[in-house]
Amino acid sequence: MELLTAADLLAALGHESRLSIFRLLVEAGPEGLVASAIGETLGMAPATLSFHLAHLSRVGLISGQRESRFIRYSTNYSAMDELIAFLTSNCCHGQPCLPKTSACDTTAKRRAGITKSSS
Amino acid sequence: MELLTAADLLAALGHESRLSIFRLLVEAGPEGLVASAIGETLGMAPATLSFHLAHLSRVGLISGQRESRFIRYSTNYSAMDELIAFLTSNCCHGQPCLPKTSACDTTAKRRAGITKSSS
DNA sequence: AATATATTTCGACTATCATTGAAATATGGA
DNA sequence: TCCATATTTCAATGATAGTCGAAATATATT
Repeated sequence: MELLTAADLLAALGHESRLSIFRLLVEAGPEGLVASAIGETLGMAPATLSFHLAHLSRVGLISGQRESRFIRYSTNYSAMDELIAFLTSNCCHGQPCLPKTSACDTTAKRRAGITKSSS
Repeated sequence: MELLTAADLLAALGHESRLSIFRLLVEAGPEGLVASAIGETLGMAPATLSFHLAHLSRVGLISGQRESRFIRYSTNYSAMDELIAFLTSNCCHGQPCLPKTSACDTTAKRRAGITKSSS
C-alpha cells in the first residue's frame, strides 16, 4: 500500500465522527446499516452524515448501495485489512518491537513464518 | 483505548509528512534519529518539521530527548501497538472478516481461539 | 563573551475541513 | 400525478490545520 493511500485512510479514520461511523458499521457486520439508522444512532444531521459517509466511501473504507429508498452502507474489510497490514509492517519490520504485548501478535506470527516485507 | 484517543492517533498519522516521519523513525529503530537528520532526509523546513514532531509527540506516538545540541526522536512502540490492537479489534471483532488475505491473520488466529457469539 | 549550530516558538498567511439549513434528486406509494 | 421519505448536493460560514520566515531559546566551542 502506498504511503499516500495509507495516509488518506488514516486521515479518514482520524475523525471522531467517521471513526464512530466506521465502528458502527464494523459492529453491524456484512449486512451493514442504512444511512438513516447510522444518523439516528449517532445523532448526526443528515448533511453532516452524508459528508462523512462520502469521505469514507471515497477512500474505500466503506461502500453503499441503494436499497429502494435507502442506501445501505457496509465496511470494506479489505481496505481495513490492507491498512492494518501496512501499519503492522511498519510496526516491527522483522525485528522485535513489542513481544510482551499480545496485541501485536500479528508481527510475532509474521516474524516466525512469512517474510513479506514491502516498504 | 478510548475512541477519542484512537481518533487522535489516527489523525496524527493521517498526514503524509507525519506518516513519513513516523515510518522513518520506525525504520531507524529504538535509537531513533535527531531532528535535523529527519529534516534532511525528508526535505522539510525546520519549523514545519518541528510542528509535526510536536504533533506526533503530543499524541504519544514518538518522544524526543535532548542530546547535547540535538534532540533525538524515537517511536513509542507501545502507542503504536495499542493503536494496532484497537484497529484489529475493530476490524474483525472476533468474527471472520477476511480469511482469504494473509495480512489480517490476526483475525484467523483470534477466530481459531475465541468464539464470540454473533451480534 | 562571542559565535555557531540545533531546535522551537511566534506570527501571519493560505488552504482545507466540518457543520448545517435549504434545495435538489431518487424512490415508493396512494 | 402528487406526496412522503431517504439521501445527497449546494452554499455559506466558522474553525482548524499546514507552511515557513524570522526571532527566540538551548547548547557547545573557542
